Amino acid sequence: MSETAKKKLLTAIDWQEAALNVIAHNGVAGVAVEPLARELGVTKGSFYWHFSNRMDLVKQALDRWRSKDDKLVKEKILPIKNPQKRLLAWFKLSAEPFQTHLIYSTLLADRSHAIISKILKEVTLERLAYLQDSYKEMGYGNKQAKSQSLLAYSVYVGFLHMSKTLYGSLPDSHEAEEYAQFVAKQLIPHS
Amino acid sequence: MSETAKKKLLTAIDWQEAALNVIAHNGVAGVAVEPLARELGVTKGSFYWHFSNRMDLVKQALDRWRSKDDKLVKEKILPIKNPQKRLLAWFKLSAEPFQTHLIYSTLLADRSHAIISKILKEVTLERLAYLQDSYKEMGYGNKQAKSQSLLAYSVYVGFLHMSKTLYGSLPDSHEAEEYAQFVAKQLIPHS
DNA sequence: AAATGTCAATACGGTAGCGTATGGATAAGA
DNA sequence: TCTTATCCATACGCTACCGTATTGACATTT
Repeated sequence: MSETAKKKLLTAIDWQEAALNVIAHNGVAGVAVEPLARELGVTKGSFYWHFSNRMDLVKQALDRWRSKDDKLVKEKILPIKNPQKRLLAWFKLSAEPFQTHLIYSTLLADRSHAIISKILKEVTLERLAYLQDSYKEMGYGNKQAKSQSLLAYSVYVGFLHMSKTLYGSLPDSHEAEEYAQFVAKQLIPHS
Repeated sequence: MSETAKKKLLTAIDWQEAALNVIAHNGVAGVAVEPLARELGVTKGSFYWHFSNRMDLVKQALDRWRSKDDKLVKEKILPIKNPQKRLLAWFKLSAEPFQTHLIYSTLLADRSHAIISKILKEVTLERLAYLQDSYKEMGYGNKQAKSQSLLAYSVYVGFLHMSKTLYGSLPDSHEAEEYAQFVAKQLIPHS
């Protein structure tokens, strides 16, 4: 039980990461400063040194989530030249049990604050944009690519919720792979 | 501002309906007895006469939601003999701006209580079942029909969240109709 | 060594909501 | 008319959390 002498001081990032974990599993409403402080082994005194108030932390945490998510896509998806392969890679990544997906699916129904809605909408539009680009590279017209990417993205969102609803958690990598293949067959025209 | 002499006493159903409205727009966490009482023009005294506690109301409200939803499907969808037409009707109904959809999509991310998860899972499995039946009637094998219905249902769930995220509300009937047609073209093989 | 800056503990006041206890009002039975 | 059942108001104690104010411990700088 002993904490083996954690002398280390906390940074804003430590708080943000802790908040993201709570958001992923309990939603934004679950982010409460006193419980969070307890969890981190400090008191509110620390919190209000790093942040001006609760919503300030939430905002910073979501900004952090967003940039980490952007980075993931930028490294794993966008470099793929072939649009079919790129979309397939995206579907596979979408089905992986990553924290970022948990957070996203939580935010989707937690529209309690304008800041949350704003970030959520922006992230969603960004994602739709690069999906649409892939479809356009495959020869789709503008409008068609838009509808198609919206459909693909809806499948992603639906998948997130369905797995949590039916199994209580995101499926493991193997199932994810299989499902991605199945979905891809329907939503990616094979050149 | 006067309430024009509302002598009418409240029933449990009045509370349940009020709770469902809150759930649809603010989630289960938004169901608070004192604010709800204020809204209904009474005090907590009334509430604790009708219900034993807050979760009791939530449970009863969700039971009510479920049976109303069942009734809707039983009347509007299941009587349709042709499986293709039945699926199309389901997609159209799914895109209509009904309260039941709002509630469902809210519940999907509000898994704070075991009771909620349980109801949600049961409703989801029921819905998947009659989708699967339709696909089977169209000649799909068991496993194929299962995957296909899961995909269709994911699109439904994704659609709910996307419309709230991008437009802030569910689209109107006309847009719904168009979207249903588009989706159906991809997800219902035309005999 | 003294001063300053950094991070956290403590103590406080305030709000919102839950649940209980008890009494009041009204209408229906006996 | 007297009683009882139904439905609601009022008042209370309790908990969880927010945010502020103040002080303290420690490290770094001067």
